[in-house]
Amino acid sequence: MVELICSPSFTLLLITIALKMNFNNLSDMIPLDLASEVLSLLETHHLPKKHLLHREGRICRHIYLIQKGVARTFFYKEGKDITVHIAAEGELITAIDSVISLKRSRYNVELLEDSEVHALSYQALHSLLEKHPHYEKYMRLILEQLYAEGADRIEEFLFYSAKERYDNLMNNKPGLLNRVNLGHIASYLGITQETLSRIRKSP
Amino acid sequence: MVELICSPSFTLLLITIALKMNFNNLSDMIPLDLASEVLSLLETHHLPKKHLLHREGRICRHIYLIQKGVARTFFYKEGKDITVHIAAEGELITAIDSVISLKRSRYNVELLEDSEVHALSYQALHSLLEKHPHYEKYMRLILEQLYAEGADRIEEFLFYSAKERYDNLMNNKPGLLNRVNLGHIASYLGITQETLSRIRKSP
DNA sequence: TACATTCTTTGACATTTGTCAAAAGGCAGG
DNA sequence: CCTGCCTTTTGACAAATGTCAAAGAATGTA
Repeated sequence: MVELICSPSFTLLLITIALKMNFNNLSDMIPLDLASEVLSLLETHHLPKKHLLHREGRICRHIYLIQKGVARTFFYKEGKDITVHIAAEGELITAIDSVISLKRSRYNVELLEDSEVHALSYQALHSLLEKHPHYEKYMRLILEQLYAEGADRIEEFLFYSAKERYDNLMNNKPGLLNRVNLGHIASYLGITQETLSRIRKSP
Repeated sequence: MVELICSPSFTLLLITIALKMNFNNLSDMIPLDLASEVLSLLETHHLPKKHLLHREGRICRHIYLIQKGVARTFFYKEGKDITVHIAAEGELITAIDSVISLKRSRYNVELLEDSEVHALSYQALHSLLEKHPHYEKYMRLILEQLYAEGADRIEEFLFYSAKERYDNLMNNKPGLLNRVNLGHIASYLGITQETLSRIRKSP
């Protein structure tokens, strides 16, 4: 039993990585020593709603794992804020335009509820990989999975109407509706709040 | 001088990888032995316009590097074909929904000109990485870059109008216009051919 | 060159989505 | 419980994009 030998965070990390990879059998995929090493790098924080995990204009040096709560990545376009990513329990969030390239970010990362998050320094992760190159394989597997997910989201915009995109989101992440403002969900879907409101009414 | 010690394909591969990573100094980034090993895995083919590098319903087991020519990934939605990716010289193309997961693909990969392509077996690449785990790092760097590119394309749909997306494409890949049917470009931008035609007229 | 085929543009109109303004609803703090 | 703030819905209208049909342009082939 994984639970018996792991702290809650450790278990969560294992599960998170496993989910990202769509595998059922954890122990087959992720070696315990990797999970353990990564765990030792995490810093856990309890933070209030509206706290910014990352602020635009700065270089983002962390990846955040949501233990409890919800967060979104957004930025401003002509005064309006646009949500590009939403993450809940067990998911990862960061300023993707900065953490890899180390350029200044256009994004903000904001908590939408009082939350508990684990911060993973990207630099520390790199050092870990430097020290144990055999872990690189798992990073690659996770990135392959993330890349495929990104491709799916692009597909959504190419073939699905706003209503279909909303329906898909509801099927894939029910529950999100009750926790995230419809305005944020609308911009995440690439539409206005008014249009989303009307879509929700229609049969 | 890289050219002096490399075959054209070898040079191309180096440059391709380097471009994907947005780095200027090739030798700093990609070790020659890796490039050389990958080169040994490539199978070069000369193929005619309209040839399908990959057909939907099958499992895709290769990544293709375009040496000369243009290719697109597309699939059918309600009878119409929709282009999801376009690659020209020095770029990579594959059925991304299949090559990682080994599921049956919804995509076709089609040549738009008589082309010369290098096929890289994903299995062979995995074996290579298995044998030389220290290469994993470079795979990860490439994937990180690809992931960030995907995030940029999602952003395009979130904040830019059809006209702005067209203008961006023209700025980033001029030349594509003369080689790819406007119908394919339209679906790649997520609009109809008629709308693209009108956008091109407008000031 | 002439023909057939494919690609691109145009027109008329329908549908979807956006914009602006205001009203209605929900929730937290006093 | 009231008040004020934030969220969500609604209405009227504008703008963007899609659909269908047809004409025009370009291209390849006999």
